[in-house]
Amino acid sequence: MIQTVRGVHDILPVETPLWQLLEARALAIFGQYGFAEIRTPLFEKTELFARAVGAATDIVEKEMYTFADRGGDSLSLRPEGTASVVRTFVQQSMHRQLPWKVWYRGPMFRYERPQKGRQRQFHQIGCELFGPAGPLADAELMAMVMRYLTDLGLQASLVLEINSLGCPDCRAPYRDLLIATLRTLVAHLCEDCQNRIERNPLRVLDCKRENCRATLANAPSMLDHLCAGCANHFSSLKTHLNHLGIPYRVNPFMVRGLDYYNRTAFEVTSTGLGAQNAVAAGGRYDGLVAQMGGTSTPAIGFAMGMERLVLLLNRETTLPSSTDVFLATLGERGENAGLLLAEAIRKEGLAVELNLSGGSLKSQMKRADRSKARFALMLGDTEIEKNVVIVKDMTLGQQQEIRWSEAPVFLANLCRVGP
RNA sequence: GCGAACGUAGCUCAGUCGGUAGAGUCCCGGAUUGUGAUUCCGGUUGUCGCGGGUUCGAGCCCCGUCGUUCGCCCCA
Repeated sequence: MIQTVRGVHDILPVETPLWQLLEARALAIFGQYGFAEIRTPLFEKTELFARAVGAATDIVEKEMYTFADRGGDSLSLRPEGTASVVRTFVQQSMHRQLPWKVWYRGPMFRYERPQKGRQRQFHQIGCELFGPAGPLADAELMAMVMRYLTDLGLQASLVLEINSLGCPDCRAPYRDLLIATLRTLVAHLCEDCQNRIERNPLRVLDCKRENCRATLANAPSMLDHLCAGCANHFSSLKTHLNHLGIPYRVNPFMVRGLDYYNRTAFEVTSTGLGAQNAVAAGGRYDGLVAQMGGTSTPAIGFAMGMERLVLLLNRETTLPSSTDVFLATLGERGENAGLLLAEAIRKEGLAVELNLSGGSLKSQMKRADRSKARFALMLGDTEIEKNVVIVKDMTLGQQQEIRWSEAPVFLANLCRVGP
């Protein structure tokens, strides 16, 4: 038996309605904020991700699906969505039509060890906003994320965390200060953190080990070393969030893994997802467009993990039946008439499941029951002689004969009124 | 890349001290005519993940391998 490859899963028909719901809500809500959908290729030149995401990141160093095509170019399946959108922005000279607001959905690929909420092919919904440099954009974007998640009924288990990563001007001196501090504490840090001190000192702040956290309790915070511009930006953002009534928590230890972020970083986490607890994450990347060869344009964006949303939603969400009417037939005449009657009812907008597999009336009624249809129709020789069909209300258990010609409208009216 | 647990029917799982594999569920059929869910009766279902080893004999013990899950790392 050939199976799916490790970390890659089918999304089966019982799950797809939930996925469709997530995407439909994104379309509706992001649309309210002026975002339009963009669809970029699933693979790009490897160099794009190396430059945009950062050549020294784990994603680029060891997690990309990279291959040479027949012409010899090095290509990679996209590990995240922002790089491609920025490429499009530069390629299409979108800096002439600011602001540019887009959202995307689709599969991403990373070669990681699978665990709960983490697959090798996973799906993200993300938004990118190009142009505005001020904290107003940051606040509106977060309002949009929270509106989306609240609309799905998830707000109870979620926390919005924000931080400022500073800008190149203030981050470099802070980084030096942090390294100096860490060197004095090196004996109290775990092995991983000791290695991080020179490579990625900010990451040390994000260590989850108790010992490291305690050791770092008094380490210098980026927030205390922001330049005036960054400090104002961050404090305005908090003011906006307060005005909006959006609860948040400042987390000075939150660090972004991707190189391109500056200033605002944010994350929405959930209890109830185990170790992979980030549901949405994003931040500002004012320097990336210029770095990728475009006209310098500030930007901010975020991405959400759909598998993780599905995990959270699955617990409480129950989906309505997709079938209004099940049509049971007996005999060849019944089948032939049923084929036509089903079409006539569908023309009234109802979902009809026509029995296609024969069987006794009893077994067909079982199928009707399983389909969760509100009405079961029965059509055999007796009914055909009289030009009627039996309509049975499956919840009440009552049935009546209805003329063929009147059945579609009759059923449509009942279903429109609701159960 | 590292660590741990687990792989038995479509699904959820039991299987004692090593002695030829079980339950529930699902599915199918029946309980007098052409009527679903409850009830009752009957029925099907397995390379015990795979490959080796130990043994008279392995679902059970040992080694390897693949897969899943959880954690580390990292991230959505």
